[in-house]
Amino acid sequence: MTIRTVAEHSGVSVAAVSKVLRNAYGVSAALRAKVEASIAELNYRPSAAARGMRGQTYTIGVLMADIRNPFFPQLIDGIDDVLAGTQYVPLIGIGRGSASVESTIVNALIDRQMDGLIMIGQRLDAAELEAVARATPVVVIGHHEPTATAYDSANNDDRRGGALVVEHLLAQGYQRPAMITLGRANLGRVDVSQERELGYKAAMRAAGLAHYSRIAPADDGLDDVTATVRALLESPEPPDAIFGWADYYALEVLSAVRSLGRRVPEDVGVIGYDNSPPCAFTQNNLTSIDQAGREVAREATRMLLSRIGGRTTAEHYVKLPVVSARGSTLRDG
Amino acid sequence: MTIRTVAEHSGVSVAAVSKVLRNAYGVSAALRAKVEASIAELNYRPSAAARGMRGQTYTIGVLMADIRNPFFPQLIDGIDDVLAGTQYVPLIGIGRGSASVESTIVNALIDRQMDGLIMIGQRLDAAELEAVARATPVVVIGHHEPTATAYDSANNDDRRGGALVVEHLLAQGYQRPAMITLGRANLGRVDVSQERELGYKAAMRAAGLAHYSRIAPADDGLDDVTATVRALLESPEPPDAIFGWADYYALEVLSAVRSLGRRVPEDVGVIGYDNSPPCAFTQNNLTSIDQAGREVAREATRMLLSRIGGRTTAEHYVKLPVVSARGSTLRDG
DNA sequence: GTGAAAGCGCTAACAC
DNA sequence: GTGTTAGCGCTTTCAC
Repeated sequence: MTIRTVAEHSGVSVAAVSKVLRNAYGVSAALRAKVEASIAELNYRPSAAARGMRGQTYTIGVLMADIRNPFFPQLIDGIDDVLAGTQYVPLIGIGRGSASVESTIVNALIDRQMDGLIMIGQRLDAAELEAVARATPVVVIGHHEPTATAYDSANNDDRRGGALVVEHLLAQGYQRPAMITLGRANLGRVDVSQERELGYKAAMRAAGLAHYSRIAPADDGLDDVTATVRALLESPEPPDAIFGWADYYALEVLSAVRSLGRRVPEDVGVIGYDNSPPCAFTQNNLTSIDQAGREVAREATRMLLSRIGGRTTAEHYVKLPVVSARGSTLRDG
Repeated sequence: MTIRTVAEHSGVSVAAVSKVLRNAYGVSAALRAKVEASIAELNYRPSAAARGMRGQTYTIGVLMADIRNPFFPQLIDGIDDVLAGTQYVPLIGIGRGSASVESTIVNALIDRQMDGLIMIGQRLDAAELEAVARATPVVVIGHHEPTATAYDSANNDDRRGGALVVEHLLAQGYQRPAMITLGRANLGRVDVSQERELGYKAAMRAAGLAHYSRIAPADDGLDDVTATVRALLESPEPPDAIFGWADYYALEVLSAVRSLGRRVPEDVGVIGYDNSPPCAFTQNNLTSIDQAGREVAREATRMLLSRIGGRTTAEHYVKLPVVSARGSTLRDG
């Protein structure tokens, strides 16, 4: 069944059917009604492959850097919120912690004629990102480049969030907060973690604790995080609180701290970032920074649609994060 | 840049280039080398949209019923393991706990000319699944229909796994194990949870505990699981162990049990299913059933490729699950 | 407002 | 072994 079937069934031309499909101008209400009736009766669905050769595929490509990060599902929800009312369908490609895999996936999305790309936590180098964005509409989530003109971005203020962490910990009476951050040896620029580090450092300085600033990188994975936590806790002047740069790190920090026999929050406070669902479990009860991911992703998706619609000036949306305090940092609670 | 550009650049016909692209028969080594050199030099990539109109798109559609289930990422890893060595790219669509959303997504994948579909935890009704499978190669993961001929399946033996849970709990001295299962009021058939229920019931019967069998449905979400756990624990003859039908439920059960002031494993044992990464955290230390998801998914992907390659007889792969024991069910450890 | 027809970039049948 | 060419199902001019 093709567009021709529909045209014959409703007694109009192929061009007329195409216009109806695309909500294009220049069709009378009567013709539109006839065509729509035929489409419904025949249960016709246009071939996205064929559409892609001339026009749009009505497909949004989503590059998700990591499928295990428990924060990302709410971003997908936000994308769905906006796309549900449209003809667009989001299709997700998974990058496995490597810029080269991400590059392959982005190319695959472009080859498949995606109408636009949403990149979540991408790690492409700046030049490649620019090149991709010149070829197709792009909005990034989790990448700070406020002067970029080729693409849009939607983020929370990660630098402010990093500072919030320190301010919260100090207010709770902790005096030596350390940070465990993403080991980036084999990655490109990952500026979300870097921004949080800058916020941490700035707040430590502002509090007169610059001399104590400790930022320890750990690779993703329980073993490496545990080793890093152990090294911190067994060092001279050990930290009394640990900030995991993202929740999925902080959950591993929790595990490591407890496996070393320390109590949370009495001996060591633990705080994450993203306020993802596992934070709320009794066994985690993890304080975190809430960045309203669903809303950020909605905004990103709206921006992408408006770019697909023709906008060419860049927009950069930034959401202010807030602390979501729980037991892991509340010693007197 | 099109296939024609490459043909001119290397001084051969477009048909020859096409054959090289598809690794088809009937090209000399010399011609192949020339063409490949041009492709590399020009950095040419064929348009998947155009390919899809006549032949394959080299794209595998993956329907993932739920993006929050922590077991699914290892399935994606298994798919990647097998596809990494091929031209195929997996693209994921997310079904949000509803058969109608899944139906929309499956249609979207078909419209985009995917060469084959992998469905993870799908909830389509049997007739629709059959119809889809007749239209395109399909393999399901997490759906038991061993007599299906239109599609393949790869699973673990969920019924055996449900029995393993009971056997393990009884061996640890628990005497009244209850099960919390997926609330299916608004879903279609979800036979993974049903199979586990059947295994639970059979093992309870075999142990002479048929009279105690308790299977309580709860909707996905901390509030409903907590309410269900509370109802169980406050009932006459409360259970001394709770089996969450999948890890993401069992983690909520852990949270609920502890929020009600009960100790794990002393007062209440807790066990999950899937042996996903969060089980290993110190704060969860959750016993679970390991179903070797990555291997199951690899097998599923191999089956899909062989179906795309022309196989028409159905294959149904079943993996035997094993217990992965941890602190949440070990009272004397 | 409507329709005829060219053509998007490939694949595959067929001719050489 | 290699090349020519018809079309896949749409979108988009451009006549009418």
